[in-house]
Amino acid sequence: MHAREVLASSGHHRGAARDKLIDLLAAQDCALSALEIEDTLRRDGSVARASVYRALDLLHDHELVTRLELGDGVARYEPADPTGRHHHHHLICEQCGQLVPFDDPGLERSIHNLSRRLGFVINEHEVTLRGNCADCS
Amino acid sequence: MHAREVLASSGHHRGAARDKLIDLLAAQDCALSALEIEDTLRRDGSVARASVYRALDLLHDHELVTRLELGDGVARYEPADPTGRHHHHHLICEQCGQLVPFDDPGLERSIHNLSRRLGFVINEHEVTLRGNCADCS
DNA sequence: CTACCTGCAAATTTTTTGCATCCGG
DNA sequence: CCGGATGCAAAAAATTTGCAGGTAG
Repeated sequence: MHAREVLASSGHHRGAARDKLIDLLAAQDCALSALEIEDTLRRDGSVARASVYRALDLLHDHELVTRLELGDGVARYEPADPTGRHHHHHLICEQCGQLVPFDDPGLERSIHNLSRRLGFVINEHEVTLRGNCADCS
Repeated sequence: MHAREVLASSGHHRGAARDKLIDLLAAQDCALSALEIEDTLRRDGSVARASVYRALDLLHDHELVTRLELGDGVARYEPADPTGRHHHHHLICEQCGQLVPFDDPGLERSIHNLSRRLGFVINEHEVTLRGNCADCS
């Protein structure tokens, strides 16, 4: 993640808590909730819950993480992809509970088309499927 | 809404709170949060918050309402459409804050296609766009 | 009568804020 | 130094649960 540079160049200092959080998210490629992040970081030196939320907020403001709400009332975060190359969406398997990322060019094309048809300017979009993953079907 | 019949035929009694809630949702065609529903119902005779959540849960279990989480940490509910005829998705306008419903056959087709391509069984899907609505563009 | 429904209040869970202090540049 | 960054504890906000009646069928 070039997150640190982006933040530095907009006048933000560095700090232990956010630093660890950035590394954790960069390693993980799937979405984590704030509380999961807190638990993981707490093990390895104390990191306050508040710092986790503040760091996620900041990263989200700078579009360095994507915020997902998948229907269980918990927000999840994953590294945003500035190149758009790893852009993806999610299927929640109702059988095994897994969160399965996928991408689909046809879907992206449709969203682009409808944006023109309906006169919307779309800055962000999120698609969530619920059903059975390939393994559970 | 045929909600009352569905619930009756699965052994549920009727009650004042849920009854009013069903009417409210049926009238409204856009999504409301639990707390908005509570406020509205409270004005016209006391309805407890717990009853609102319990009724929404029950309706959701029977697929009579759709539950949306649009990114602000609040769940919203709208009547589900068993015919599929009023199936739609949402744009949140970042300018004026409005929730704008839309539908798009191309989008639906894409989702159907990717389901086959990836081997998913899709029971439900939800698309959320963030950007500017037609008026604000 | 019995099972379901309701209101109230209290408990949980997730997220936010206030404040004193620490630290990066 | 100064403007962030952090931890802690307390506060808010959203949702859930326990319980003692009430009511539909």
